[in-house]
Amino acid sequence: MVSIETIERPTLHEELVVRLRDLIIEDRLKPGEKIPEKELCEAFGVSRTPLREALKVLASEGFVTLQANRGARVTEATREELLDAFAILAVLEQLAGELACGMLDQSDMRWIEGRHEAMLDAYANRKRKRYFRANQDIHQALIRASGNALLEGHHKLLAARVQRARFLVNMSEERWAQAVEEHEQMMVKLRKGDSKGLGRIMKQHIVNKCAAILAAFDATGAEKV
Amino acid sequence: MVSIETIERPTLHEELVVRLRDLIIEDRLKPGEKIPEKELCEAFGVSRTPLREALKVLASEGFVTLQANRGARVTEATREELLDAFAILAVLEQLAGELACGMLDQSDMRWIEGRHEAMLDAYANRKRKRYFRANQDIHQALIRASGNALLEGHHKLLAARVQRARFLVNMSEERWAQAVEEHEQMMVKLRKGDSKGLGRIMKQHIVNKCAAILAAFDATGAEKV
DNA sequence: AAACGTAATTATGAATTCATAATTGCCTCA
DNA sequence: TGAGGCAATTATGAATTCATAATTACGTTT
Repeated sequence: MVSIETIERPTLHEELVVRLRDLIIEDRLKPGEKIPEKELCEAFGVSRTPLREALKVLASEGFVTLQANRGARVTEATREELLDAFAILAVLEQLAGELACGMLDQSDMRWIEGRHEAMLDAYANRKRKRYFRANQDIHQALIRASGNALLEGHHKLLAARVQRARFLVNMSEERWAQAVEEHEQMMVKLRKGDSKGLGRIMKQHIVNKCAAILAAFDATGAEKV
Repeated sequence: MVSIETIERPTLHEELVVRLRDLIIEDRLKPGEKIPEKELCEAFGVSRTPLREALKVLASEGFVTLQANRGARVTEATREELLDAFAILAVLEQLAGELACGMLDQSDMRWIEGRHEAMLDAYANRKRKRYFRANQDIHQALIRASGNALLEGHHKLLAARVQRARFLVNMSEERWAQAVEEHEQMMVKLRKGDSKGLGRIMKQHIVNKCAAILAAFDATGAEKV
């Protein structure tokens, strides 16, 4: 018997969950903004039932906030919550790094090296978008390589919550250089198979990223994110 | 203006989420078991709409698994997933320990000391239930004291997922003694304000707990949890 | 008798309807 | 003129209905 993956047939509410989540992450639905069921139903061309199911899920994920009889709003992330999320992300990435180190085969390593090269190239040519994409690929690959599906899930949720903030601020030149250097260090540890070392750097990488983002926000003086 | 907490008026679906989750955690709904909407609706005396909303939320939390047009089943936790959950819990508790250490005031400390005493007393008198309760109080207090609401949320979810397994196996005499000793160590670090030390022990505490539970399961030879 | 195909039944996804809480707007009265 | 209260409107929570996918039961055929 060959191994076959189950046939995927997303239901409306599943589709709506990802569509709405993306709208929030991409900041097209703003924090604090009311989410009018009626309008969204018309926009998506669905009835209220699947939309409401999706909102319940998003609420449990923390992206929207429900008030009984008063509808849903996009959750307003405070500076505090952003900090909290990063603190957790730091230890999750550390754990992922430690676990991933031993799990990568040659082909995985080649792929990551390739993405790392692409990242360096994007940095050299000041291609922020391409840099961002390659960067994300690498982190995602390492998280996945941990072999811990729950870790992947929780990381994904938290990463999505801080994603909006990262959208809103542009990396400073200094931070960009620092981030690239950290990635170089990661590759060194990865090649050596130094799991603890990789974990340490990945954690520090997140801590620094957090600091950079918060500094950028402090510069704007905004309380909400 | 006095600080007032918002008026809580849980909706049906919220109530159903906790009720159903409890049924699963307490192993009254068995892993793999079909969840017939109709029956549950009658049992709870509600219509299908709020029940289905609750199922969507539970699915996003991982407690049930949905298949389009084929309904919901209680998620079957594999040994693998249990291990994964514990790995994450370990680093979350470590983080919580590190953060909590500096956050506790005298009144908090007195309360924890009290619960610790109660735990020791329950141990001395072989009162498993009371021991379990006091134990849980302490961990919960430390998690909450971390001041990281997201950490509390993610921890709660993961803890709930392994709770069922902990229900099913009884601590061995050796493990019980070891756990008590670990808690003593925790208190020592806590009193000293040694945040790193507390984190280390809390992490190890979870790692050991995981090992004990897995050993117990291996003894039964069960693959599913 | 077993396997396949088809009809009947059941259960689920989604739309619609209904009841009620919340909000808005208007009116009264100080 | 403004504050308070009441009615009208709107929006939401929940029940019901409808359409269809999945399952079951049965009959046919080899």
